[in-house]
Amino acid sequence: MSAPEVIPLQPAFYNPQARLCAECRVRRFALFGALDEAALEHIHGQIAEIRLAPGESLYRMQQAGQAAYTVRSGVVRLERTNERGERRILRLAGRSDTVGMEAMLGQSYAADAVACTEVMVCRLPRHLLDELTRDQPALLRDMMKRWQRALDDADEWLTELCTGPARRRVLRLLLKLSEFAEHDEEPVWLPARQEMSAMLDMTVETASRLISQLKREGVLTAHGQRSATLHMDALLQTLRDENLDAGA
Amino acid sequence: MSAPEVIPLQPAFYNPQARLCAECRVRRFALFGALDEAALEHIHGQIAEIRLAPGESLYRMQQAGQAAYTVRSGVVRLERTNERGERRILRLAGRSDTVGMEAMLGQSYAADAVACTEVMVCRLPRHLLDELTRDQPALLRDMMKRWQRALDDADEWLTELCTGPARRRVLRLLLKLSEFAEHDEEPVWLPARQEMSAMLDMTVETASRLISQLKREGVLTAHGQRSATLHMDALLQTLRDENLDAGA
DNA sequence: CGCACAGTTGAGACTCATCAAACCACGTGG
DNA sequence: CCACGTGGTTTGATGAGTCTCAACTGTGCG
Repeated sequence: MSAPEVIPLQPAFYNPQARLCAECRVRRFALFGALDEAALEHIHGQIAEIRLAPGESLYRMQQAGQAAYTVRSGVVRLERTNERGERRILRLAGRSDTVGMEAMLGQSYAADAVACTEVMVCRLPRHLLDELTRDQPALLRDMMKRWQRALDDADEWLTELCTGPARRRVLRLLLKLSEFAEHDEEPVWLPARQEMSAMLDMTVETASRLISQLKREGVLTAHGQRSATLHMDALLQTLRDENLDAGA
Repeated sequence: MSAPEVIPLQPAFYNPQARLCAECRVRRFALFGALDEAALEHIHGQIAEIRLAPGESLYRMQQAGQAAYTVRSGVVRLERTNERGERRILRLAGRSDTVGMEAMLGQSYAADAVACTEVMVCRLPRHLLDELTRDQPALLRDMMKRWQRALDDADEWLTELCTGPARRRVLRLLLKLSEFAEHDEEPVWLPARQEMSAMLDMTVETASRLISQLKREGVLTAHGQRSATLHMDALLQTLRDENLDAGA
């Protein structure tokens, strides 16, 4: 539950980090795609890699943010606690998503960021943006694309997971979870029922009932508590049926 | 319902436009806050002011966008139509909000933008961003702040209007509508029941019932079909009661 | 005046929340 | 190793909230 805002960088990491940044570029993970070798050399020293266990928080709402974070692996949830103490999960961030960009603008964080699974992130310090503004204006376009991506994700979250009956919302959540799988046909992270309820605005009981029902229907198979295999053909077919039902 | 993507600028508007941009700056409407007089002179010629009647659309989803738009007055809704033909309103934009920024990045629009009331917008052409990148990198920070604002709005919309029972969602919508009023204590724009249902994910009947009920309770008074006076003290008190009920 | 369409209201069906109890997974200590 | 406690999950019974279908009313416009 600690917030490792500043992590002492192991000397041994300096070299691997340069390699990681280069890999990011190769894989079009985007932010530094336009950087040349020299600029990359200059920047990679400022970027730290951080590991979080499930439940650990990356930052908290209203903290004066010092960095944004790009997710390298795992799933991070962005959530808010309203005046009545209820949590609401705003959206999830997976590999190559960036969270906490508001820190780059000198603003405090707009939500809590908490690891759902084991997570690796790269820390992008606030002053990086200032340097980029000065030296590499072209990079700012990549930054802006990240903001736009976050906005697209938010809009999609709202239209997919905040609309329609509970069963359809659960099905769409499963579909979204499949996007976070490392490889196709691999087990996906299965959120706790309480997390589901905070994502889909329903009670834990309803989430539990629907997941159990979908297990019986053969849409998913659980392996342990926090992992499941999705049977994508069944899932997609069920989702289609669901959409037709309401249309008829 | 037309999309006035390119509007022939009346010669008589060139001078007033310069004045308008200057006013924007004075009122901290932000985007060009950092511009000096000369840069302002250079830019204002590229900015056109557009007027829309209620129901007219500013742009449509998937169009190859050529411009972003800053709302000068009135209310614009961002909405999507899903695969089943149902509309979902993502959020509202009012004075000083900017919509369609994805066009600045060469992307197509991510949603439809439709005027809810009579609307005045300023058109910011796509090439403006390129010029700013080249000549005034400091301005890009203002652009990024606009993206962040849109993201904050999206997050707030989700937590306020997509959570809890129907009555609370309607109350919070009324509260949000009060933010779009030109002056305090002025009549606000009252959405059609169908618009409310698309904003709050409920049926028109439920929206109608709740609005009628709130009229009887003295929370609002309608003037004609599309306008109402909100009695803020009653509204805020009702909202407080609502929050306590569920907590007890 | 009368048509078309938005808004309102009612009755019944269905979904989902609430409350309660049982079940299960996991870690702790005997 | 098992007993046990804790907290998450599942399931059931019941009621509140919301949707559906339908009728009626109000508003604006030709």
